[in-house]
Amino acid sequence: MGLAKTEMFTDKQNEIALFAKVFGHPARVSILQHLFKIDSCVCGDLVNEIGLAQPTISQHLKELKHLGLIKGNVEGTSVCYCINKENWSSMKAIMIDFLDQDVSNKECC
Amino acid sequence: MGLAKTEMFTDKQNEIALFAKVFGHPARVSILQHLFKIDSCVCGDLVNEIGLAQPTISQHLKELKHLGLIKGNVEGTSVCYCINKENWSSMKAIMIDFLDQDVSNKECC
DNA sequence: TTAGTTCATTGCAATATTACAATTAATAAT
DNA sequence: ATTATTAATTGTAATATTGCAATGAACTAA
Repeated sequence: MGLAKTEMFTDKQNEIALFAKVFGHPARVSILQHLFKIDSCVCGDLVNEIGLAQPTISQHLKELKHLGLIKGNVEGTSVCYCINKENWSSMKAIMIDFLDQDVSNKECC
Repeated sequence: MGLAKTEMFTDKQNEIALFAKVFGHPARVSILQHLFKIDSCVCGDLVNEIGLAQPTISQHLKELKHLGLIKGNVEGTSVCYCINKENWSSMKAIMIDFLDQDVSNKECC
């Protein structure tokens, strides 16, 4: 089917899955790391930086933007991308809350 | 193509993406949360708990096990699942390292 | 042995994702 | 106006993912 049955899960579970899914491709991981690394914004050199074709990068950027993790502003002919820090922080809180569950219980197996 | 070009990314980037991908489905998020919630191990009641068909749950468990995040031991006719705490901790460190990047730089847009 | 229980595997259909060539849209430079 | 530059969009092919019915494998109980 290829279609996740989201209606049987909580909003929180679906939200975690949505964030995780966007990190589930190394190109998007790489894009985000690059946006964090550079001090200023990146203006379209992500294509050279990463090595995928321009439409492919554009598509990945679109997904990141759709989830609110990055912003993109037109700057002449190029577009300036950067991390949306506010949204990144709230995403981080949600993901860390999920990852940081108590591991102190006994293992059974 | 549906095939990620992993060879152009670092091992770390691919590793982050692999972990993230497994969290990219609410059923797997739900399974993991359930395994954390109960004190003892779960012995196969995940199908009732979650509401997907048995083969579907089995498939999700297989993916979690393949990545090393859970263990599954046969116990008579049933199978006992629990979090692999050692692996969970190292995965957590990798993911938090990715999520916790410095957000103090100026936004550009 | 036979029947029941539990879970993995197989096979398949439906949908999603990834990648890119070709094109378009928008602006900038001459 | 024409040309160049940059990035989004469209269309398409290849592969991946999700879900489940049917089946199989392994153990238990009678």
